[in-house]
Amino acid sequence: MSGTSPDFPARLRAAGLRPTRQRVALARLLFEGEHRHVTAEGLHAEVRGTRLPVSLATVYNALNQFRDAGLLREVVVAPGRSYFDTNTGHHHHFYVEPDGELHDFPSDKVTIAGLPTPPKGTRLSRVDVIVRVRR
Amino acid sequence: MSGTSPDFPARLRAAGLRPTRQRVALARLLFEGEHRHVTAEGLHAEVRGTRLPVSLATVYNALNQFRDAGLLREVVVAPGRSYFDTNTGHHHHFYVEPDGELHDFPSDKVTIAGLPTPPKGTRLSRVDVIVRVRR
DNA sequence: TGCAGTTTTTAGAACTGTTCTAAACAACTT
DNA sequence: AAGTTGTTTAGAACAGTTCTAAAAACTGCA
Repeated sequence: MSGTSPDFPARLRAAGLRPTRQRVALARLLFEGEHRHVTAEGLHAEVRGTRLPVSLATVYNALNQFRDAGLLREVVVAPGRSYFDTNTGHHHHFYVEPDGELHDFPSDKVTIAGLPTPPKGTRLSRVDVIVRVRR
Repeated sequence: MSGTSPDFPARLRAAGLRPTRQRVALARLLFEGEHRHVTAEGLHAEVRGTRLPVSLATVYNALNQFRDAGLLREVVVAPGRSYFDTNTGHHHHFYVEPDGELHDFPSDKVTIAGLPTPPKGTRLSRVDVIVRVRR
């Protein structure tokens, strides 16, 4: 029911990426269950629990490639911390300020009206809404 | 017409900060003219054009203190880059993606409807809207 | 299957942006 | 002016990310 086939090698190939052991292992962690928000460090720590060792550099490479391929979306919420979101559909974020937790919320019900037109010579790429909350 | 008196020592004192030479020099650069978006590096480069030398550490300290005192607002648009905005009123941002330019736009006309309620045990702190555009 | 050609992985160095440290210095108080 | 406290400074330290060059692994083709 999670929407896409679990054939990770095929999905990677479809995205133009060679299905290497490391990339498949990371894809499995990222895309097998529910949507997730991960940092490079976090994902690296997680993949350590796997038989296959994956270096931190490879985690960074894979996250950037997955993002470029449209498999992930990068969310910048705080200086010096990049989150990668497995949910690439239209949605926005709650950010819980002290501890850095990030939660999705669907953009279905949210409407933003009255946005001015982009500056001359530019076209819209994306609108990010981050709702910051405190405990 | 810029809204506030140019007596920077007094403004700093009012914010609970000692009006040191360095802080006054930085405040002058930040608050004397139009609203601005600066990075620490950028402001440091700028203050070098002044008689008074100010170290990079002091620029960082001052920006953080000004932010904590409510004189500046920090805007996170891209990983590894913090902008400080002299406009602390309600407004949102255009971010021009390739080159990192940041522009304000007023929130007067913008309405965001249908935001879900914050997660249990949290209360709203701020809503950031970043409109990303490309050339 | 084996081989060649290309891409990927890796450990570690390098780099960027930011914060820390401890000593010198400047601002306020009296 | 002396004392107290807060601030500045250069440089080291740190965190997160990217780079480098060599080893390993994927792919296509014989």
